[in-house]
Amino acid sequence: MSADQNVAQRNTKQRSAVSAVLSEAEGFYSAQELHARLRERGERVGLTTVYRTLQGLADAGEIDVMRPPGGEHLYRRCSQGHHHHLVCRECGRAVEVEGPAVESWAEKVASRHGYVNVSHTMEIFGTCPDCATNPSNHPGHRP
Amino acid sequence: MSADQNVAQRNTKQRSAVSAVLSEAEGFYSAQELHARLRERGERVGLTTVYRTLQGLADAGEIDVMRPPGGEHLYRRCSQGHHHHLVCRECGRAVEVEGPAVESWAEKVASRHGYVNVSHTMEIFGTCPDCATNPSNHPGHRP
DNA sequence: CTGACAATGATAATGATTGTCAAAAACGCA
DNA sequence: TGCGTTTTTGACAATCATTATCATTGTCAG
Ligand SMILES: [Zn+2]
Ligand SMILES: [Zn+2]
Ligand SMILES: [Zn+2]
Ligand SMILES: [Zn+2]
Repeated sequence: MSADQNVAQRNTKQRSAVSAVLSEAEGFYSAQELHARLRERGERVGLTTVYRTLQGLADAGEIDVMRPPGGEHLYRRCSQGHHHHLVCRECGRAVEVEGPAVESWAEKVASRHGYVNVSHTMEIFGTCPDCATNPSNHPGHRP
Repeated sequence: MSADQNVAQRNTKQRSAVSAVLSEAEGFYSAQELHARLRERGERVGLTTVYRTLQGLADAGEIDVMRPPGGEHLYRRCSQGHHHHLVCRECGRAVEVEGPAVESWAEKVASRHGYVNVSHTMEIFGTCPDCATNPSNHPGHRP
């Protein structure tokens, strides 16, 4: 039995602020972007705390983390359960997608080769309709 | 027309050495691991050059790059063409796999949401038969 | 053989993330 | 409401993979 329930979890305005700014975001954002957004809004939260809070939320499975090639980690509040993402590489807007066929395919491929304890990662990238229409003109989003 | 063919490409022993050590590897290895292996072998190649060569090979599509969570980039010589990997998270041994169903599924999902210029990433992780049998005892591989 | 220019590599710089630790904030309890 | 304990915060330093510098060396076409 894991002794996770008896450790105190305290409510702080910093954690609420990070959680709130995450809930409003429609796409994936980096710790630094979220920190900047908090400062603009007048919330006073240290960058270290932003990193810590995001890591905690990620460990708790409340947010998803993505590591785009050559960039910082990006975070987003998602629905629970296993899913993947269709992400706009211009503005970061993301759609959650499910693919039962993919899941079973991965399992089958792995077991065919004798691999056990299988997991997988999958992300789809593209240009969203908005960014395809008016390129590189999305305030508040990643250029 | 791309002006890539008129830039001189010179043959050096360093590049040959990196290319050779990559050809012998059965799994994914980091730049630092490859550099260490070269030194053991007596080849004198600077770490900077290892990085540069790997990047060049990756740009040329001759090797694949993988970015495991929280670790360094891993490189491996693979077959040409689009494929994915079934990787042992103990020893790094990798099997190339193809999944036409996955490819078409990704395309379909993306176009359904109006996304264009679509690409994707996918990796399957697991424990290979060898590592499942005798755990954490693979000389020459990642522990 | 030679000269122009690509390649090398020791070193410094970068930049995101994590570690540190004194000070501040929460909260159970009196 | 006040207190003491324990967690949390955050400015700052440390880490560490990767990249940029740039003087020196190696290639190779002519
Ligand atoms: Zn977009
Ligand atoms: Zn999946
Ligand atoms: Zn293995
Ligand atoms: Zn694919």
